[in-house]
Amino acid sequence: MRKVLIVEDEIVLRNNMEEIISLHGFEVKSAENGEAGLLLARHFQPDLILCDIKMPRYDGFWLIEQIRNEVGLQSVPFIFVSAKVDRRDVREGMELGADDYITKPFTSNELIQAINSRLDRVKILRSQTDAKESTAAEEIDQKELEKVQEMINRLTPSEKRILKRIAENHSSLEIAQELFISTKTVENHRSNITNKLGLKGHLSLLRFCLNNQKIILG
Amino acid sequence: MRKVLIVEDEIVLRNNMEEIISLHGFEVKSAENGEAGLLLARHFQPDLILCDIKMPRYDGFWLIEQIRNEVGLQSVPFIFVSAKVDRRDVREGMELGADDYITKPFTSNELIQAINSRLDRVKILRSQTDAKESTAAEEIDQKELEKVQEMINRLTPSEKRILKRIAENHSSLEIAQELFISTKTVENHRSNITNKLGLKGHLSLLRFCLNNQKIILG
DNA sequence: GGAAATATGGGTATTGCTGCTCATTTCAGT
DNA sequence: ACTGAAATGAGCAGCAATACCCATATTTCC
Repeated sequence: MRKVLIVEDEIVLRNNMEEIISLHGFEVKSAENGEAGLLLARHFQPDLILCDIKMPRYDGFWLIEQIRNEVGLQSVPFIFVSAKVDRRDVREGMELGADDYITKPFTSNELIQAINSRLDRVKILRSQTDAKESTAAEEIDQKELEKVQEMINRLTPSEKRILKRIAENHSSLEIAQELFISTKTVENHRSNITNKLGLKGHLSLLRFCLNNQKIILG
Repeated sequence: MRKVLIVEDEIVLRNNMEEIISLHGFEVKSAENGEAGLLLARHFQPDLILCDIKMPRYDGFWLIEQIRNEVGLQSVPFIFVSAKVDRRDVREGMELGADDYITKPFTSNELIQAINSRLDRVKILRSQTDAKESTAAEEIDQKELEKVQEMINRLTPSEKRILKRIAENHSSLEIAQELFISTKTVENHRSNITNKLGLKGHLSLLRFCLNNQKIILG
C-alpha cells in the first residue's frame, strides 16, 4: 500500500485530508509542522509528501530543503498544498524541487488526482533504465508489436487511460474509482476499445491486455 | 550540452524564448504546433520540453499525451508555458504528467530557473533508481518467482495440465475439448487450483495465469 | 454556427469464471 | 481389503466482462 505523509498545521484540514486519502487506499500519517514532518518522514519512509507552506516552527520551504538534501528522501514526490496563491510562492516552491503545487481550497478529486499523477510520473522516471532490454526474445513478432502499437495509438485519450489500467490488472470498478467516473462509463469505453482493436467475445479485451502488458504500459 | 525543445505558436514569444534559453547555454529547437513538435521531439531527442497549450493543429494537451505514451520520450521533463491561468487548466496539465506549469507573462529568470530545477529534479530521480530500487525490485521478483514455482509444484498432474492451458489463453470449453473431458470437470479443477494458490475473487485465476505466463509455461 | 468526435451515463441480456456442495470411480499405498 | 487421494461429473448461485441498445453534454474541427 502506498504511503502518504501530510504536513499541515490546521487540524481540520489535516483530518479532512487524512480521511479523503485513506479512503482512496493509501496509508496516511501526518505531522503538524516542518520539524515533526522531517522526523516522521525519516522513519515512515513515505511514497509521497503533501505539505503546507505556512506553518509554525519551520515552514514548508524549510522542510523541502531538508528532504531534498537527505539521501534517503530526496527522490520522494513532494506536493505543496497551500493557501498562498501568489505567483512568487508557486515559483519558489517549484524551484526548491517540489513536484506539484495545489492551491487551497481544492476538491478531493484534485487532491487524489494530483497524488496519483505524481506517483505515476515518478514510476515512469524510475523505470527508465529498463528501456534497453528488448533484444532476442521480443523480436519474434516485431510486425505484430508495431501493429498493436499503432492500433493503440488510434484510441482516444480516455480509452488509452483505461486500457493502461486494464493492463495493470485493475477491474472496471477500480478504474471507475480511480478516475472518478461511473463503472458504466468504464464499461462503455471497454466495449469501444474492444471494437477498435478488432476483438470479439467474452474476456477478449482482458486477455489482450494481459498478453500485451509490456506494449501497453511502455 | 542540454537540448531544449520549444513548442509555441506565437512567433515573437518563440524567438524570445529561444534567445533567452540559448544564451544560458542550451541547444534549442522549436516547433509551432503540437504535431510538428512531436515529429521534432522524436529525432531531436530533447532533454526538456517547453510547450504552450493553445495552438492550432493539436494543442499542448494533445502533445503531452503523445509524449507520455511514447517509450523513447515519456521520461523527458515537460513544462507548460501558457497564458491560461485558469485553475482547471493548470490541474489538467499536471494530471497529464507535466512537471511544471508557468503562466504568461514570465520573466527570463523564472523560465531559466524552471528549466534548471526540472533538470535537477529528473537527475536526482534517475540516479536514485540505479542505486537501490532496481536491485531491491529484482530480489522481490526472485522471491515471488520461487514462491509461485513452489506452489505450482504442489498441484496434481491434472491440475498442472489445466493450468498450463489457462496460461496459454484457452477457455474452459477449449480445454475440455482438448482433454476430452467435460467443461464442468475443467471448472472444478480451476476452483481447486484457485484455492490451492490462495487466490480469491472473480477472474483471479485467469489474471494469475496471464501474469505468470512465463513461470507456468517454463 | 453546425457537424463530428468524445466523454459521460443508463438499461438489458448473455457468456464465462468462480464458489460452494455433492456423488461416483479409479488407483496407489502401508 | 481398507483408506485416502485424485479424477471425473453435476447443480446452483453470484459476479465481472462483453454486446447490444439508448441519451446527453462538452469539445473540437471546419
